[in-house]
Amino acid sequence: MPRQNSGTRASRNRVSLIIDVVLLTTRDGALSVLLLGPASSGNRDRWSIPGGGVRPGESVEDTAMRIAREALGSTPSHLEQAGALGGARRTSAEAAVTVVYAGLVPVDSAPEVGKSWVPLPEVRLLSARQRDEIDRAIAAIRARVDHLPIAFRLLPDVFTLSDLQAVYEILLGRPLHKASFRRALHAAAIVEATEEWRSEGRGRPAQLFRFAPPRRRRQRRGVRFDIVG
Amino acid sequence: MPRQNSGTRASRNRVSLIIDVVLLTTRDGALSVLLLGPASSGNRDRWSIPGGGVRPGESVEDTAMRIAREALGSTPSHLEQAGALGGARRTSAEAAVTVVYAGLVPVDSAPEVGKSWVPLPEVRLLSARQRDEIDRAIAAIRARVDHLPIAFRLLPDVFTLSDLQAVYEILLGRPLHKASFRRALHAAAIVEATEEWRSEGRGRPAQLFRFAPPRRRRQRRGVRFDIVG
DNA sequence: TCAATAGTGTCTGTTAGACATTATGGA
DNA sequence: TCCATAATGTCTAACAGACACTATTGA
Repeated sequence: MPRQNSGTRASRNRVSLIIDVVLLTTRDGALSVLLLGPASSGNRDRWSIPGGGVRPGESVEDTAMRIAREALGSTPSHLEQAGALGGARRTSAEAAVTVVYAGLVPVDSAPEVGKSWVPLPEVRLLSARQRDEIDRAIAAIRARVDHLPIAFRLLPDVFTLSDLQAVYEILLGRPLHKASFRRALHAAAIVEATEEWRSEGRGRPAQLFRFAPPRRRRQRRGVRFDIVG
Repeated sequence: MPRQNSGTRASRNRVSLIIDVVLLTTRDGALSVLLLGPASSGNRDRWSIPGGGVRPGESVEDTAMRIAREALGSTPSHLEQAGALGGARRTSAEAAVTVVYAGLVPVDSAPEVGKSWVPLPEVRLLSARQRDEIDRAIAAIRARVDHLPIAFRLLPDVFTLSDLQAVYEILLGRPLHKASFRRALHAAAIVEATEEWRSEGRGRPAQLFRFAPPRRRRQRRGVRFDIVG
């Protein structure tokens, strides 16, 4: 793909590139990020987002998947690219670019030693760059909640409708109306009931459901003018 | 940002990076892409997407904006990142990564010599990689139609409501109902009428409107379950 | 006068949100 | 028995889509 449009070969061909993977799960009613402790990462004393370089013969996608698996000890239930950050603002002659991926993991996964699920409010302790990466990852995930079975990737195989609604509320960042939520679910026919019920704490037991790939996608109606400015 | 998590420094630090900018406009009822002719690009004999490398001290965003301006001779009305492509699938020891940006330009802009607005159906003539980049750019734009004033960036300062509807129809890829469209526009209060009218061809003259930043963002209603599977 | 386009009013079916009510278990 | 949660039915307001109609120009 030889291109000579602008910049010299020297100025464009060699940059440092890191792939960072923001792994997310839901814990205690909030999104949490998997961070590596000072021992696991090569970092001096801070917790950091799992990341690394592209190995020879590896695509960017491959790299992200490898990093996710190394950090989790298992395969994430969802992985997608969230964008590229940076370039050289500093005086260095070499650009530093990070490609950010967002990954999802079902709730029950316990973190290994030297790793920890950190609730979102606490990420204020991270560097501005790391917070930018997390923001990008969450924005990428939220942008797809309507069209991909994102919420189901954060739940075990069977779940209650209240569980599902809680995940949607976390992802959308706003409360949902219970009756409306269930009606829309029923209309879309994307879950199927099992014969099992689960009793947790006080109230009436909840029926367990399973994700069922939809028969036909509903024709999208209307136009939304949520224009921000 | 020293990280040593995985991969050797040699394998991760040096890759070739190109920033490609997919510039889009609406022409004849379809999206068109700005391509550089063989003379403008360093390419042998094919038309290509404007692109280049990051210069020292430049951020990725800066680079994209510079490339867009060089290709257009003016500033695009909108520019956003669409994602990173590639990595090394080939046997080469060095990864080749392209960061794709999507840019928008109002309709009236005429292309300079050696450049040309190519309607989307004709991009089949391009390489698979280039088509991937264009697909990514369009997907990024379409994903934001509801929330950013994307359509207005493809129109001049004043426009008729039929013009606006045509742009939305191109961006959404489906016909819209005229009365519904106008009702929704009125409810969202994102356009303001001018005192001017424009007569084109046969029918009744159309009133001209101007984009008016919305007072308050409407609370988004409901949940959509457009889940694909 | 006709054809073509702009703009509006009304009706209807769908849906989101509010509210209320029943169901069913644990404390 | 009381309380908490699940699940469901009903009402209403908002809204999308269909249709019809008026308005206004050029051919």
